[in-house]
Amino acid sequence: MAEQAQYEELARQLSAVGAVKRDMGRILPADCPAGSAAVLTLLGRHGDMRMSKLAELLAVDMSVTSRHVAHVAARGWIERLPDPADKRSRILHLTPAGLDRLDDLSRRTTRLLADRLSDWSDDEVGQLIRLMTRLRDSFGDCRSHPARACAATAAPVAATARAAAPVAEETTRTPASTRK
Amino acid sequence: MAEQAQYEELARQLSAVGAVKRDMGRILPADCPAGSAAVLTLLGRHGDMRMSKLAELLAVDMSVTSRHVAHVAARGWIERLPDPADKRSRILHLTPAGLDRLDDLSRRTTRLLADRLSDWSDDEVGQLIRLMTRLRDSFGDCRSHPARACAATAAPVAATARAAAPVAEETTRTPASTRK
DNA sequence: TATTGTTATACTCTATAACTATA
DNA sequence: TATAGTTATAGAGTATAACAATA
Repeated sequence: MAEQAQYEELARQLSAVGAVKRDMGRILPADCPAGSAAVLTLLGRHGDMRMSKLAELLAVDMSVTSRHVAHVAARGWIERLPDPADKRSRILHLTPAGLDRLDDLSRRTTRLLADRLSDWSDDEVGQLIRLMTRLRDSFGDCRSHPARACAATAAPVAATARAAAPVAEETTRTPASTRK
Repeated sequence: MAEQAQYEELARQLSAVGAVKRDMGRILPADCPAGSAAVLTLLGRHGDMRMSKLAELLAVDMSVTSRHVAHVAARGWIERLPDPADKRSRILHLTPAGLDRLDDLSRRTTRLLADRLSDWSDDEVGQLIRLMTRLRDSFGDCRSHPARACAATAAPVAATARAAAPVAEETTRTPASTRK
């Protein structure tokens, strides 16, 4: 149990962290705003999924998800395949072009963070990740522990590639095309 | 120096923390959106200041600050006094009504956080605050150390009232009503 | 009747640029 | 000429509600 002054300060920090997010947004390609980048990142990290699942991971309304998805699909970065099990549903799948885009995004953010956080220790970054993940959990955010696999410690996407390998609905999906 | 996987995970957490911010935004009064709340909070914490200073603390363009300020001024929560030293400038000052509003906001956020973070220790909250503050610092955010006084440990607004008392351009401020 | 997505509409936040009034 | 603020305009993100297709 923390005290009121701390809660107020935390609220302030949450409000102010927007500046950092905007700073990161500035390094994105013109045709790939933050919303699109988030879609690609999550698909790369968790593998194919339906709209509803993605909306859950993004933590936004499905109508919003639909827009972001339409944007990336229009650019050929993902495909919306029919779901054999439910004709109302669509399976989102990262295309090779999307994978390339994702690698590019990954390089950009890594470069920026490596620069800004050059004097942070590996442990400090890990701490921040852990606490932010917990914060989202505390806010009843089921998106922070997707397949209960990348809660913070598990390998997020490993490196600059193999993204596509799905955390899997626990199994499915052939990790065949492990690489691009 | 952290590794790439960590940077990618941090980027994801930053992107996802928006859900928490939106959750907090939902408890705000209809006529006091997040932008307005931030203006009141900063004025309460740092005392009277000019537009440019507030823009710096908010970490947004002055044009944006101008809009937020116009909104709160229109509701009588702050006054825009003339600056005797520079006729182009305006001194922003919290009114009694603004102070009331601020207290209300403070109670709302505290209540929400106390609920969501009920199982967090005082130390953990402090850690998160400290790391987020440092993160902003690392992003060349001069707003995280305003009067170099509330970097995280210093009392933010003390309690539910006396908000207006400026952190003082280094001294002022009567720690009289230290608690509520 | 309930659910999956999509689309229309509206609101907040932000940035850029042009403009006014001082310095 | 430079600076403090304001306003107009545009773009991104999000939510609610209405609607279509399918369960």
